[in-house]
Amino acid sequence: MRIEKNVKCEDCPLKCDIYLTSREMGMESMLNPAYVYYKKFETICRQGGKIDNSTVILKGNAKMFVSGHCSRNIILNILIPSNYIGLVSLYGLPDYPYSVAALEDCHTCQINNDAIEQIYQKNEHFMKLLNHSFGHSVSNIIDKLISLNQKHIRGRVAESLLYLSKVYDSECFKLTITRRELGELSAISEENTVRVLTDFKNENIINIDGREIELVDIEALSRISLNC
Amino acid sequence: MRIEKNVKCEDCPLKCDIYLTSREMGMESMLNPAYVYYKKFETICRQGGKIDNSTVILKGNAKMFVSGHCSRNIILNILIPSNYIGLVSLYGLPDYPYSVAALEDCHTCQINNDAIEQIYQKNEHFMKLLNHSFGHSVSNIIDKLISLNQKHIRGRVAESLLYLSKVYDSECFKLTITRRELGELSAISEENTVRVLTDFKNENIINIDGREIELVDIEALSRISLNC
DNA sequence: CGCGAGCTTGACGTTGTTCAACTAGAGTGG
DNA sequence: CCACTCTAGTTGAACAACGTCAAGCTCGCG
Repeated sequence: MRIEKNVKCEDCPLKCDIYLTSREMGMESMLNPAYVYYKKFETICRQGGKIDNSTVILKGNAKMFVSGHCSRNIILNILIPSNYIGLVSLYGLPDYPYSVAALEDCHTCQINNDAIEQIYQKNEHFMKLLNHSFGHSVSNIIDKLISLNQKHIRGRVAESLLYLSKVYDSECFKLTITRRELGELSAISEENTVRVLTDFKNENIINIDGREIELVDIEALSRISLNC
Repeated sequence: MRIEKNVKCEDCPLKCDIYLTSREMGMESMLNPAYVYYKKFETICRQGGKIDNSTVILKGNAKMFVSGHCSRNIILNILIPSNYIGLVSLYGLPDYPYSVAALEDCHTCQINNDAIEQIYQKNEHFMKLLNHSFGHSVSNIIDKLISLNQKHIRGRVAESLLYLSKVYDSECFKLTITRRELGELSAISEENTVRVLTDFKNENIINIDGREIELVDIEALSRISLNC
């Protein structure tokens, strides 16, 4: 981790909603942004830790996950540039309910939460923006709850692959996660993840070459994902 | 279901936060409340249905649940008087992400969502109240996600019993749900629910007499609930 | 060349679901 | 009042799904 203070948003390659909105309102000076660089595998925030600012991902992938008592993880989301971490504090959670770790070298920007809260309360549009993104993620977690309890491993892996193709925005992508982590995304064991992947390959539903994955038959994947 | 319009909040036995806040702001006239009575087993709202107002429970218990593709349900919460249904629309979800059904005869009040949204946007205190309650429920769902994936059935049933004793506000309570529903609360089968309950009884951790349950050894239950 | 991390495969055991049968109590109609 | 039925609860046995363990493989790197 490397911190760089005295950063100016004007120089930032990603114009995040927080900056754009605050500029519109003439409150840019309050943001007090810090540019923070994480190396691969580094922890960006830890479940249970105090939230004292919000983080925007500028470059690189990260995983958002929760860990139970047996130190087995469930990955909730893969975070990509422009995603936020730590906004839950606006919704009354003083501590992170999840952990985030860098899957690649990550460039992030940390913004003072007080400023965000002020903008949130004063700007109806911004408030709706954040509320909707929060509501959306709740709906995602509920979906995960259902599929975790009711789908078989084939369905769960199919779902994860479809999710990843959305995240990477292509049906042909290079995984930034290991097999174990793909398992954690589907909440199954690493071994079964591999087994299902090779089955899918043999059934000509996907193509795999190491970390390179191509979704050949998306129809079939959707069907398998829905078949509980 | 029986609807009664032209209801006055002053006559309502439960003074909900929505009424209290709107009165404070002189906006009571906007609420346009309707008193709705549901018989036991009736559906109060259906997963996927459009949200067009918010409902406050005045009297009676209800279950909030999600149903997967195989028509197997997971109960997220037991709702009691003063709990809200449908506030998620404030957070950008146009449709209910869950269903709610009456466990007993239920008295409810339905309030116009536009009014709530206006109060929400204009009243910082009210906004925080709702945000915190929403954030809290998210945190609950994440906990459920973890225990569903990582805990054994004994742990899950123990957790549900502890949860119920909080809901009913006593370690000795009469269930408003069936064994099957207790299973749905723990996301396990009815049969295994019964088996675990009788085990707990034989181990002198709880007492059961039909729907009457007494938590005898709460320490033990907590321990079992944490042992994954 | 050897080492280690990530990946793969097979064998086995455990957990929890499902099916089936049985019991008890409540409600119903002759 | 008694049979009948229906629902809720209970128990046992068989089965399927998944996790775990163990072993081997591959590839990149020192």
